[in-house]
Amino acid sequence: MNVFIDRLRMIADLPSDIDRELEGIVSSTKTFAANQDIVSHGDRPSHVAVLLEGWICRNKILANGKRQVTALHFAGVTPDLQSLFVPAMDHNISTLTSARVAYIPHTSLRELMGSVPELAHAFWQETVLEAAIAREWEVNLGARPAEQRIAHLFCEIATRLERFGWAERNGSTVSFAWPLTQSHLADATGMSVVHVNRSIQALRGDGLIELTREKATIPDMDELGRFAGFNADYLLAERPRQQSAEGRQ
Amino acid sequence: MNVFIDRLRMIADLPSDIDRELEGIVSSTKTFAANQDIVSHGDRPSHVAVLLEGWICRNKILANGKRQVTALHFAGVTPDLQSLFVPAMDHNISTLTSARVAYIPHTSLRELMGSVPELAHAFWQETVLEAAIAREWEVNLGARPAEQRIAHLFCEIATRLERFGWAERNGSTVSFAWPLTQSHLADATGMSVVHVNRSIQALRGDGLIELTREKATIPDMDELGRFAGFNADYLLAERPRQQSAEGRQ
DNA sequence: CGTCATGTTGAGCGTCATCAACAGGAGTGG
DNA sequence: CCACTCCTGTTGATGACGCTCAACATGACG
Repeated sequence: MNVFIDRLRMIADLPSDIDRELEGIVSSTKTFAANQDIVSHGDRPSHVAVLLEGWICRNKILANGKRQVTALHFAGVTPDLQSLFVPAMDHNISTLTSARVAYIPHTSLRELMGSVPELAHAFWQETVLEAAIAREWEVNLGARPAEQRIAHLFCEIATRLERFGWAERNGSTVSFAWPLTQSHLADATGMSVVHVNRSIQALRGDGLIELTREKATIPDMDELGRFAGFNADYLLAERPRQQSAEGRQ
Repeated sequence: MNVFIDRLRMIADLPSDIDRELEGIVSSTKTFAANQDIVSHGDRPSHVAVLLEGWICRNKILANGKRQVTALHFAGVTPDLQSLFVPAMDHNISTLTSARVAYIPHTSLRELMGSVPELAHAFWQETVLEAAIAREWEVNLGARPAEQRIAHLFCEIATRLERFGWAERNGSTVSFAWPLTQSHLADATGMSVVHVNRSIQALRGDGLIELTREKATIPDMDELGRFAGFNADYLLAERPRQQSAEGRQ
């Protein structure tokens, strides 16, 4: 559960005994293979899932067979937290890699949030951040041409991974484990697999990214960011806030 | 302020004296013309804006001059509520029509939320709903062809307006005031103005929508919904929750 | 009456989707 | 160990969807 708690602590100040409380209310743990649904459209979860390990995505599937990935998530998130408020899921949450998930009963979590307002606060802020990322994805999908769209996604992933120590940096070079297929990328960027393939080759040709089946390298983050029109502003909420006097009390 | 408070009450149960409390902490009111920024990218608001009247949008502007609208909002919302957590705005909030806005100091609102947890809860849920809408917009932008994209947007707007009594319904016909230009639609759907124009003409030709400069009519919501692949699931959070025994206590 | 914003139409072209085929690696079972 | 299949990546050919540029129509407004 450490990934989870550490992540919450990056967002808000939590009382020191919250660790034990949270670990105490975990009811079970489950392992998933890649490309499986953790929660499906229409489900009415009675527990909140906590992602302990792996990459997952939110996605919707259309009548025409197309699948749109609307968000990527890494270890530490509670992807179906909204089920606390909205009984039925309006989208699928699926694994991209194999993944490990812990479950917390709604009742226990509600109770804990009631007695620890900072916890509710942290979750709310988490929701705010995710909304900000979704907005940027809208921009990506609606306003950027193919190559920049993919480049932008790489910038976002690299930045988010690095923030949690899951990417290696050497100067302006960043590299990280890469578990996604081009088909995943196609679903996330609203492009066809073929076009994703050609766009990646173009980016490779320009020396902007290096990509193998298991590793991604961005030789120069600044250059890729410039090309993609990447501005990390929208990820700022993920940084530990500088606490203003007003904000603290 | 009634639109605002009524809207919050649709989302969560609030104590009866909250009306006076909220009205008491409004510090000022301002009127905007159409197509002006209420808050701009980079701003650090000290007040939360409450939209009392008019249509507004969230949007980002890219280096290539393109503008992507990422959300539409109607009267009753607090569009820059996130400034409570994230000091700097990561996008613009702009009027689409003329609009009237009230301002509440961050300090007062924080204080009130501290003493009335239901209020914080309502705002959090509002954030959850907005995130759900953003996801559906991602799907729209990434996975639907032009005509269905526009049709879907009309379905969403009609549904949201009707929920607050701002649309007229006769059987399966819905109509409502229409203040947007085709250029606004282009920014919201990621299409060129010309293509928006032609798509609308196609929808008109199929009898799916009727559109004049000031009024929109959907002759048959079900038919348009079927054409667009519209499923109102994702707007469910906006409905008054049915309170489960568990949820209440 | 001129100006401006908005809507409309035509022509040409580019981006990207679709369809199809094939190559390589990983895993499976005989 | 080899044959087989499946998944992923790659490439080519073709055409559709949607963009750009340009011109013009219309109504609102001063």
